[in-house]
Amino acid sequence: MGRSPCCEKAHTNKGAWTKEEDDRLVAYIREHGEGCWRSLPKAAGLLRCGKSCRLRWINYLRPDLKRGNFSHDEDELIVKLHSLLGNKWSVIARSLPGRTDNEIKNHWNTHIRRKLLSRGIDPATHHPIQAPPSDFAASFVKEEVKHQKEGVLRQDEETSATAPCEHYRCPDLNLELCMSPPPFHQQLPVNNGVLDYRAIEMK
DNA sequence: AACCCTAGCAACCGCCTGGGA
DNA sequence: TTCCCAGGCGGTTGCTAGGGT
Repeated sequence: MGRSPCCEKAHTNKGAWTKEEDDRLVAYIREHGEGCWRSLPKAAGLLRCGKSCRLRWINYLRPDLKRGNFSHDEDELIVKLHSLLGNKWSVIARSLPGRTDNEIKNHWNTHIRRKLLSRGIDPATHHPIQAPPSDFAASFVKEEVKHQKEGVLRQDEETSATAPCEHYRCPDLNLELCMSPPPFHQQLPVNNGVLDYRAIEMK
């Protein structure tokens, strides 16, 4: 027997919120404040799960939210904090006023993660990728070809595209399997075996 | 013009944690 | 000490818009 659901699912709406639902939720919270999410839907006349209300408010309706693109500084800060904290999105979000954990998580997964991969950095460990599996290598090459097609390679990437990171070597495990380092787009600044993000330009 | 693919984002799900009884 | 409940969190899914073929 599993955990009982947080609310009576049979009588709750799911999916995208309507304007009317948003208005109801905002009006209720303005009048009564946040808290007691479980009882809020009923009190506000919403056919929604309390969790759903909380999420909608926190991620979308809160008046102090900063919508729009992430700035260069925000990107940098996210990468730095992620290297220290890992996937602690809520903790990272506290350092970015107006941004939510969900927003940061999405931004990481769709933008930053890919950006790091294209630079030959493992987004999970923040270390240079030493021996990418073949499928990764294939996707990397694909990405590279795409960039070249689009002609979007930045000058700094172009000038350093062929320069591998000299601080890292393939582990001495099996020469048969050992692959050459990935074609880093830029010289990776490393300090005590950890990437120095202050020296990496995020765009 | 129609179809397919991909990226981006909102929302959901299930687990974890802390506090109160 | 144990159990229950509500809130919080991270991972994942599903929808939609836009671009490419």
